[in-house]
Amino acid sequence: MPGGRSEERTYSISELAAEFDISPRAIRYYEERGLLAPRRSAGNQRVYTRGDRRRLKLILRGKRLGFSLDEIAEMIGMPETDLTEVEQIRRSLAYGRSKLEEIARRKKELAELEQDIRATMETLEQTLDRLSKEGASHDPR
Amino acid sequence: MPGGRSEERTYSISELAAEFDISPRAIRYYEERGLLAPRRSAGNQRVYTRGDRRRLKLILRGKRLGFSLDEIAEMIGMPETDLTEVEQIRRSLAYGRSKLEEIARRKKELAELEQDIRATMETLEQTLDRLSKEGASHDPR
DNA sequence: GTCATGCTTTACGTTTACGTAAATGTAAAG
DNA sequence: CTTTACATTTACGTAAACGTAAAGCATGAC
Repeated sequence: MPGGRSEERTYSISELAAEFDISPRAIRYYEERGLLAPRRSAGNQRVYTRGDRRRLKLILRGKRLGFSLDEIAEMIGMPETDLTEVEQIRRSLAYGRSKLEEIARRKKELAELEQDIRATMETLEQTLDRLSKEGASHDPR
Repeated sequence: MPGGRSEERTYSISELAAEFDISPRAIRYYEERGLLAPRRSAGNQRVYTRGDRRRLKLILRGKRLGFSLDEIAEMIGMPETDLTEVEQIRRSLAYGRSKLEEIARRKKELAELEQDIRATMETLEQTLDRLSKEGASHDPR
């Protein structure tokens, strides 16, 4: 009977900080930059919903992939952007397409980097073999 | 004619800067950080060999992938590391293996990000469809 | 010579992404 | 009520990766 919304699970700032192994300061900073917009409790404390948590996850993934916070902001959209406006949606779609292209580029670069590393490792192993044969004794492996 | 060596092609700092679309300052900075060690000309100007150019390429690729210069330094090795020392080689191999693992992780994250973006785009497209069909008269929500 | 380029070093400035300290507020526990 | 454990805002500090300005060589063109 009371007001009727399903009780969504929420999180405190330190909870999220601990879970993702970052500082509360970092989380506040993401809010300062417009990437998060948690609600507030009666005592003015930040209350994070599961949606906020998902956004944070996306932010951190973007960071690990080397995107700047500005880029991430564009990627996941500012929380206050009015999603009912058609032009906004078109813009977002265009942006999504360009991001997919960038992802394709990165995939390629990752593959190349992997090849470089493998090649380097191979010559290193050959050098190692040569050294151990030339040397006094023979090591295992 | 001073005989003998095959004339290797060399590059000036501004040549490389233009080719890779970075500033000469950035290239000097990489040298400052120990990532490059070009020879000098009679007039004290930096002379880059094809090998130096390859290193620079690796540095920039690492940057695009979000690695810090310190990480890149470890990945490609400082230019003065003595490559004939067996222990060094073992260490490098171990590092290479760990980097391959990290690359695998990144591949996975890229794939997840791609999925997220595709999913988001799909819902956006659906919203767009719905809006254009409904016109402006029906119940939003 | 001297002028314009292009290089050099030195050194301070700037942006990003937080860290950290200070002063204060609040919620639960004893 | 006091303590304890978090939370808040404000504000200055910092490391990384350069940008940028200043001042001085080197070299080929005129």
